[in-house]
Amino acid sequence: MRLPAEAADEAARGLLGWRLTANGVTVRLTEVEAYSGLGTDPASHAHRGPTNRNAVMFGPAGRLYVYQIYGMYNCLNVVCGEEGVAAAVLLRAGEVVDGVDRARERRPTVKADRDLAAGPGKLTQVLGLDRSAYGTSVVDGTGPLTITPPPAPIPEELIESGPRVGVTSAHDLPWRFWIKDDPTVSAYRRHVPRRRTGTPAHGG
DNA sequence: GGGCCGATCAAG
DNA sequence: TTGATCGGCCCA
Repeated sequence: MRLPAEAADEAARGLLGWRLTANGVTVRLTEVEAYSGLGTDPASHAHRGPTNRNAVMFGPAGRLYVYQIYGMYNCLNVVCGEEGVAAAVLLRAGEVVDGVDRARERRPTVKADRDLAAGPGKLTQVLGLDRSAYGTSVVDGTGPLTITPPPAPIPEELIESGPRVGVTSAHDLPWRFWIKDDPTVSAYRRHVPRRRTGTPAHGG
C-alpha cells in the first residue's frame, strides 16, 4: 500500500482486509471511512484548519489520529495523503482473528465474537488503545499498533460503499467502505438530527 | 467563560 | 429510544 500517495478514499479501500495488531489482539479490518482534509470535506475534523486536536492530521501519513467521542469512547484514524493535506481513514470495524480471550476481557459484556470489534469505539477498546496512542506511527514499528497486509487483496466485487455513519453533511459522498456480507460490519444508522420537541422520529 | 453537541454503545 | 459523559469549538 502507498499510504502517503493515495487520496483518502483510495487509501480507505486499500486498507480493507489488513490486520491490525496491538496489545496481544489482532483484528482483520472489515469497515472503514475516508475523510478528506482542509476545506474539501465538511465532515472532516480537519475541515476548519489545524487545531491542537487535529494537528497530527496535517503531518506525515501513517500516524494515528485518536479522538474521544461522546465523552467516553475513542476512535482510531490513520493519517494518509501528502503532508499538509490532512486526510485520514477512520477504522470502523473488524473481525478479531487472534487474541480473542484478551479481546473478551476488554469487552466483558459482548455475547457473540463478531460483536467484539463491530464499531469504531469497540475496535479501539478491543485493541487496548486510547488517546495515549495519538501521533504514534503504524508503519515503522515504533508505535503500539502495527498493520500488516492481507494474504491477498480484497477483490473489487467484494467491496461495497455508502454514506458515512453519523455524518451530518456530505451525505452524497459514498466514503464508507466495507467487505460485502461480513458479519462484523457495524450496523448502518442514518444520522438523525437531535430533536428539540416532540416530533416523531419515525415515518417514511 | 458558557453552552452546545458529537465520525458511539448498550440496555429498555 | 434514551442516558452516559466530556472535550473541542463557537460565540460572547
